[in-house]
Amino acid sequence: MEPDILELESFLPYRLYRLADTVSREFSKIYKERHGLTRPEWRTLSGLGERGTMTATELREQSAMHKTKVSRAVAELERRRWLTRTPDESDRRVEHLALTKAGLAAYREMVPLAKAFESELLARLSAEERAAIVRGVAALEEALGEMS
Amino acid sequence: MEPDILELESFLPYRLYRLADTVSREFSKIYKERHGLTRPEWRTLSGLGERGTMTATELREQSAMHKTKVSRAVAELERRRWLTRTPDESDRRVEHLALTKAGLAAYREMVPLAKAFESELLARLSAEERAAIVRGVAALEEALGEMS
DNA sequence: CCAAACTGGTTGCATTTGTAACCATCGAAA
DNA sequence: TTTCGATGGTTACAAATGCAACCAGTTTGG
Repeated sequence: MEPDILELESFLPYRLYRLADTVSREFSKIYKERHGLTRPEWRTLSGLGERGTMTATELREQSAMHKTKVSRAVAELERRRWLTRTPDESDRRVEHLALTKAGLAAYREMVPLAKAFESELLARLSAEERAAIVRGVAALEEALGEMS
Repeated sequence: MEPDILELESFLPYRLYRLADTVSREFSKIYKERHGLTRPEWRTLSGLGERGTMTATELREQSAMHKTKVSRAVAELERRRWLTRTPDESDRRVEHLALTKAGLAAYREMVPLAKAFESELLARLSAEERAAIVRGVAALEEALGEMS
């Protein structure tokens, strides 16, 4: 355990990123092949699919994506006619986003695939391991919230 | 728990990526501000710093980075004169990479900062939570290895 | 009422990334 | 040997991303 060496294999930011990137990349094949969506587009679709209607700012906060990613994802989904914008009554800077029939259909088609992917992954873990990852992730998220 | 809705807040690929991205982005400020390194460059630096000498393929396997990322990171570190390439004796396609004095100095300077960052984060977790995240990540990595 | 500071969202431009095609070398099989 | 498929690594080009500057609308304080 030399003090001036960093053991990458036990360095959490490294392990965490490599894992998340691999998982996300694997999962992205599903929506990429299926509909040619990028990750920001998929996130926007699934955010709206779940919550019904959101503003771009809400999407950004929920997903931790940069505002330009959201802006571009929304623009692309709109171009496909998968979502519509409705101006807010009281604040004309704000737009309420919602999926169209077509967007909702795409979302509904993706949901079972997403669930199946997660299930397949989690099926390889023991109940304790599943509990561990969930707990660990939640704890780290909270820790990050406290930082800075 | 509607069957045709995906709850993003409990969807592991989503949670995991958001977390890892936030952590990584926070940590990247350190090497970006300090030396203007990109993530692939930092990973290459720290891989070589830890192991002494590696080939591009070994770097790629260890970090799960795309080979072009490795190639470009190596080229940039070479341009800075932070690493040198030595052709393999028996296979002339292969190059053994190693840090120069200057590269090693930069690495040594970064190590304590990396450790401090991780410590600060982990300090906000309980011992059980720390154990949980480590165990969960390891289990998922293994599960991924089995998949596909 | 007005200016200044702020917020929601978009855009231009530079950097980073992914993909595929590529070059050189190697190993195996004919 | 010669040939052909794999492998280590690079590069050209396209797509995705980040940053900063921006526009429009809103709030706040004087």
